[in-house]
Amino acid sequence: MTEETKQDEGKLIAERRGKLNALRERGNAYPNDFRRNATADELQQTFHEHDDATLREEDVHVAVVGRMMVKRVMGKASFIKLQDRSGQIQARLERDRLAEGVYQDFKKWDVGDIVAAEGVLFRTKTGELTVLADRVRLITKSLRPLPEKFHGLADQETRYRQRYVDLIMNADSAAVFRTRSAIVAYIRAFLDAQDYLEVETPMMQTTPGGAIARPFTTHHNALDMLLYLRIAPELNLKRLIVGGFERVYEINRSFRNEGVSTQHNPEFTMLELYRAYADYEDLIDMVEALMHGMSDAVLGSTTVTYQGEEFDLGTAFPRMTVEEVILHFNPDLEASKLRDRDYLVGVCDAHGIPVRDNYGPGKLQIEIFEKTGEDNLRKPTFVTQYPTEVSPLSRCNDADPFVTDRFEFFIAGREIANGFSELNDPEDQAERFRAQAASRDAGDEEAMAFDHDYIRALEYGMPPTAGIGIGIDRLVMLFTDSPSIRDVLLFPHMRPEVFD
RNA sequence: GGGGCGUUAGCUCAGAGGUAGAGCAUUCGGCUUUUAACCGACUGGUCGUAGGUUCGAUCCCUACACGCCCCA
Repeated sequence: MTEETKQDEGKLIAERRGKLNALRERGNAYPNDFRRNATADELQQTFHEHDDATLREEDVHVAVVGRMMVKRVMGKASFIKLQDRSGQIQARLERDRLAEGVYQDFKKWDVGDIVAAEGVLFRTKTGELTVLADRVRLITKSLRPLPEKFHGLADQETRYRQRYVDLIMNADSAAVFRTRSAIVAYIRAFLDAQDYLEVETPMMQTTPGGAIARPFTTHHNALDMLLYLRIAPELNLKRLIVGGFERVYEINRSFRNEGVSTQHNPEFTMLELYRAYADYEDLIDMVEALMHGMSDAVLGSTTVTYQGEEFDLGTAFPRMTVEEVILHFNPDLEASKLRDRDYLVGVCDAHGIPVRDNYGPGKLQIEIFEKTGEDNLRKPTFVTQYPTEVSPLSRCNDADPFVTDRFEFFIAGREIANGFSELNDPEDQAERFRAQAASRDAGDEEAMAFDHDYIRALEYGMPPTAGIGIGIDRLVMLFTDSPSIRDVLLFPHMRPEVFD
């Protein structure tokens, strides 16, 4: 650190740096030899029923450590609160119980420092479990002051950019990420119990596929080649179905080079799973079971409240086809003309939806569905029978090849999952890829590229399979009542901060 | 990409065309059961950046940066 930046440093940091320098002169300022014998919450749980007399009788010696979040000095005695991963525990420091000079040192310590305390448990006259310390040590000096204790850290930008401060100050925020972890753990247990194999497939690909989206590109220096960050793991996972694993899943990041919003982050987490000898209705059943079990396990209830709306995840969810949704929210439309391109173009014009020449009736249906239906699908709903035109990897419906055996799952107007019976006819798949390539040539940057190896894999024979992708971030938003995807990402994408 | 709102002390926030305030934190003093501890004293700011208007701008105008929300 240069003299200049030292001078530029705020007074508060400079004061603490002075204290750190004094510590350095007295020995190792960053020790790593303290070991606790309990966390705050373990103590709160274990001694929940003990009154002060019982605690003193049992003479419970404890060693705790954590960030000092509260410091109340009252002359020759003080109370502090130490925060660890489990919660907080109070300690009482008395000058005359501590070794000579320690209490004077302690008075120089700051809120935010990492502090260790050893002593016996008692309960204060207001009933708070407290460590009466006979030893106390400064474990790590904090050079930067924490936000104000009462209001905490409120500034959105700082909460996202300096998530570590947010996690220190806002228990609610930390709880969101514990819930996130619980959700992912529940999914793994749920799938492992059904003999699914968890796998990892490449994030850097030479041909991006498996979804309709624009990819990020990168460059491999040694091989001097263009690579894409995957937009979905789908095609690789289905290669593994060809390989015989029969039940596979991956929970990991995909990347889409699109806008950033409360619903979209450039990198996001999906569960994708594939199951041989199953169809999309088996997956609909699985989603119901998963949502039911997950809400029970994570929330302890089958009702979830999201942004003031209450949803019951304990029952079977209604199913509607895409065309039924369109007619439901546009009752003036004529059901018999829903596949008539000219008619649909007129509907799009009426809603201000831009139409391109290469849009067929299926694409037009989806545009109308997204514009008029999606937001209104509040209660958990399965929407089925997506047009073949917009479902290049899905198996056509046997009775009505205009649509596929596909569904999406909506809650609160948001797509949570997308699943279908997989297209395993290599010749049909090649034809669909050619159609995608054509619209790509026509200027649609989101259209899929022709993946020759994927066709080759299908030519070896992929068993009839159903697959699904579930957006983990959106699921976590739902279960934690978070309005923005940034609230459920530890480090959401931000424009770079300017350091001057 | 378009629109709206925001950016003031470490944090949470007031404020007004005449060079800036509170609470908490910091610093100093007091206090051996506190709970946003309390009591007393003090300290702390190129008011996001750059231009413009004005006798004078942190306030009005313009552009830019960053953030939040809505729309595409």
